[in-house]
Amino acid sequence: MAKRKVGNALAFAVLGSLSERPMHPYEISTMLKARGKDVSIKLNYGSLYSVVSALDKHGYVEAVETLRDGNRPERTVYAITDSGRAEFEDWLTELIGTPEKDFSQLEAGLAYLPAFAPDRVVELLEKRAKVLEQQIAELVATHEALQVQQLPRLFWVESEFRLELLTAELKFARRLAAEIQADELEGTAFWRKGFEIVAERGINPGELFKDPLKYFGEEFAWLQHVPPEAK
Amino acid sequence: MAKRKVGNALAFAVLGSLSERPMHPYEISTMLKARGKDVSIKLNYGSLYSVVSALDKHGYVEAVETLRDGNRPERTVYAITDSGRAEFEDWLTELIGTPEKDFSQLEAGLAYLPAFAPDRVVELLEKRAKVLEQQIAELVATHEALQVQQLPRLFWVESEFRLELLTAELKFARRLAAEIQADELEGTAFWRKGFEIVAERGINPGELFKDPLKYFGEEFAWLQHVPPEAK
DNA sequence: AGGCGAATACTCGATTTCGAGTAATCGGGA
DNA sequence: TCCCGATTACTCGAAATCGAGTATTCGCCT
Repeated sequence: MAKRKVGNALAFAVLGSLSERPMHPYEISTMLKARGKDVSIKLNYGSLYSVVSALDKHGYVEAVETLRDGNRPERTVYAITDSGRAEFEDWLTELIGTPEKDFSQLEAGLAYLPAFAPDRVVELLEKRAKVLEQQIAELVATHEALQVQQLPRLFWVESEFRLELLTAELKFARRLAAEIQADELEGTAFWRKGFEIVAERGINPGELFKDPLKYFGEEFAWLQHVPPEAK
Repeated sequence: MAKRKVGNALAFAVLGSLSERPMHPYEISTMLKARGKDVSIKLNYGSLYSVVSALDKHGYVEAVETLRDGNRPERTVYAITDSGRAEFEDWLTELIGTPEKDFSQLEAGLAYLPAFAPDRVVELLEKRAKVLEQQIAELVATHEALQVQQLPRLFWVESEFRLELLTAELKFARRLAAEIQADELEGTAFWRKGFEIVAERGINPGELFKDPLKYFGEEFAWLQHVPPEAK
């Protein structure tokens, strides 16, 4: 997949908006907000204008007129070109048909879980779970309101997907917290012990790994087999 | 939550690595790769060096020595400072305890689903599902290999989380494809009809919304109630 | 009538991000 | 031994990103 000339997701939304009808950038931003697309695609004024001019430079859109109302700033209206339409279709094909790795904040945090004591982690996970629960409730309420308004689900599938992700995250946070608390997550006993030793002896956590036998004894035999580059 | 001075997730990983022991940037990058953390946190050389120097500028890390081996480039070894340790803990607390919205590629694509004909979307979703299935199988295999190596699950929870997300995405893609195919997703009948009309009459899709009654008749009464700013 | 907060429409430049490029050394095979 | 590809370690400048700031006008309330 050759890299896109203009890669920002907002550029995709701009092409999508302009494929309906010509608009000026600010109008695009209002429409995205009115339709709630700004929840799915990060909208930022700075990026919006630079992205539009990048699309212009590459011939995906073109300025069709510049209006002036009294002393107000000019509004430059852009229209999508044929090559812009092609780019949009290619991009949408890719977005739907080809999974691309997204980096999530939680994943980054989980990668350093052992840096905190188990009980601290359990607390934090439970806090997260509570907030998630609330966010999920709000999303569900929004969906019900849309149902009442008779707007067909087709127009908010992206929000249903968000809901699935949030639900999966909640389930994971809950399960992980429970497993740590019950010492069911393999390695937790060792983790707990390590933090106790550090607290008792007042040593630096790094010390533990320099002479594991001394601190942990034979109980955690697997430590010997762990390749040195894996923590 | 006041904005972080250095916000890149890679900076978080740098602080996490240096809280184990002093290292030079390239060594950090190798360790992150060896431990597979680069799958959870995007690693890029350009960013690595600029992020380290930003951390240095703000006093979170400091250069402790500069080694030179023959003619090879200098290696500047950095150590974490007390304020860096505090920043790392605060950051980890936030990453685990507070859900932050991540933007996913698929969500952006779903927001423009009606731009393609229903059958095209079903095809793409099924293609995605196949790729996802494969990725999931690979992840599961990796986890089994880690089990065999006796590395406790504690050290790869982030990968288990990834697996949950991928699984949720697969389930969603499959269900959505099925619902569209069976006309169970509300709005699909209208969507299908719209694409047929466009194909038959050779008109621009935007036309449909200018005079819906003319094209769709009374069958899709809800169209009248939809606020004009919502597509 | 006129005051003021919200909405309109965009600009600007300081950071950040990126990844290809460079240049040296190591190590294993012919 | 000497060649070559992999590894080590980092640099550089172009491009993207951001969000606070500006200036005007609308419209509602008193």
